[in-house]
Amino acid sequence: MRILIVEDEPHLAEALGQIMSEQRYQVDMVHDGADGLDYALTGQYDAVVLDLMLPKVDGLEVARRLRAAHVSTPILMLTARDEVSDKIAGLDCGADDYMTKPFDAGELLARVRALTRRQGEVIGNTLSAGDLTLRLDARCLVCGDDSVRLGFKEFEVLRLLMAGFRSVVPKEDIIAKVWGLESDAEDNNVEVYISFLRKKLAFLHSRTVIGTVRKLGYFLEVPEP
Amino acid sequence: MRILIVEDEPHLAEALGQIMSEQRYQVDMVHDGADGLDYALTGQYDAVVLDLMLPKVDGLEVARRLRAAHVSTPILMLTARDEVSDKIAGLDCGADDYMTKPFDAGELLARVRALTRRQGEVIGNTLSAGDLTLRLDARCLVCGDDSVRLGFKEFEVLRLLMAGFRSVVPKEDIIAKVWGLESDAEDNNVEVYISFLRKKLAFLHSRTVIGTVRKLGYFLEVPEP
DNA sequence: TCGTTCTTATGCGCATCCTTATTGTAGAAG
DNA sequence: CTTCTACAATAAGGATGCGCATAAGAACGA
Repeated sequence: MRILIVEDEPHLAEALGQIMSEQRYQVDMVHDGADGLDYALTGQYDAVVLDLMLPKVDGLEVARRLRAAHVSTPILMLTARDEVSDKIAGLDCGADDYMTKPFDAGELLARVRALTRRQGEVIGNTLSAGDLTLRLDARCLVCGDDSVRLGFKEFEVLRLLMAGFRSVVPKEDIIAKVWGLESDAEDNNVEVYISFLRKKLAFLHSRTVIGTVRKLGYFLEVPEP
Repeated sequence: MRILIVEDEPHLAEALGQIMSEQRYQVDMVHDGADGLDYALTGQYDAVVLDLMLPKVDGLEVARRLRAAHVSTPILMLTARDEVSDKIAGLDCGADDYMTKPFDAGELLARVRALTRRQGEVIGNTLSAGDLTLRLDARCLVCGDDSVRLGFKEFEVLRLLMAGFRSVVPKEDIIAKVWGLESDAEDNNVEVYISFLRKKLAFLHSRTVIGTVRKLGYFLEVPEP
């Protein structure tokens, strides 16, 4: 799970980085709005923690431009001010959630989890969707009484699908988030891992299946009988 | 395995009871918070499935009072609301896991299994997990009639694994806790001690084995026959 | 000094990952 | 309806790198 932190105050930035890293998020950190925008525009992040007051380009503007560029990465806005008008402005600009400083580490993590959880539910260190439970700590997929171990890539791909349960995850997104943006991985690569996963789902007798949308991507669903 | 279900809504209560009974759990069922508390305080249960909204005493309060009375039975909280603040409150009050209604039967069972999966137990100055007993004073590992002495590092590594019985302990955690945070110890170091430990487990004819999760860490388990 | 415990080094084996090739299927054109 | 093309699914074969084991050297305490 990749997180971008945009925060100019050094102490706070460091604290944020540490909190997130401890939870095994992959953290990238930048210190002004211009850099923040550049990084976030890549769309490779699962969430952006964005300070409101920033050098060069302020947080509201960053959020606005991101949304204008159709980047839908969830944004958690941070601010020192605790004013309703700020919140409205932030949310109007495309932020998904809002926190005032000082904040509690637990609350921050809870909010980030809430943002990165689209449909599949993350509780503790498990991710559930349909009749599937993915154990994040052991990279192990559970369904009923059966369970299987997943390889690293298998795990990452399935996690994306479960996080966006029932919504289509574009193949290019999968490549970007699992193989990395700079990757020259072929589409066929994804197909291979989808194939692996389908096999394991069948093995588990799961009712959940991976559906295909041609030219687009894949999604999880539980077909009606 | 004894489970206490605290749920006021008759339909749901019945469904829960059935799901659990089918899995050969011994189920006790009560329908308000006051009874729930009384029953749970006996400490005889392996897990409590606890609704948040209850007559007389609500779920949060039940959890809080249980923990206050040093009853550590795992609690799985149920709620209709899907709000982050509820989850935080629930977990803060001592719940171990959280599920929102409606839920999948398989997921419920998976979570209950996860909760009842016993961790290593400390009694006096011994630590037990599976068929292993670690004597903390003598740095000595006992299994059945056999026993071996452990080196200091061996001992520390095994203690970590036993304390988190069945859950994956990341290699970096092992290095941090055994060699120290500032250590530049190599991963290979851990592997060597895992190797030593496996040899001693085999020597003791223990049914407990050390499993591997690639790129992550190790865990103890007792494989099915 | 000796023995135990800890660290470092090295080759091998295997799970995972990636690539290529073949077969299968959906949709468009004739 | 048939044929063609593009894409998707699966299978099979290496390539890679991680983890395992063993051994030998270093530190430590008796």
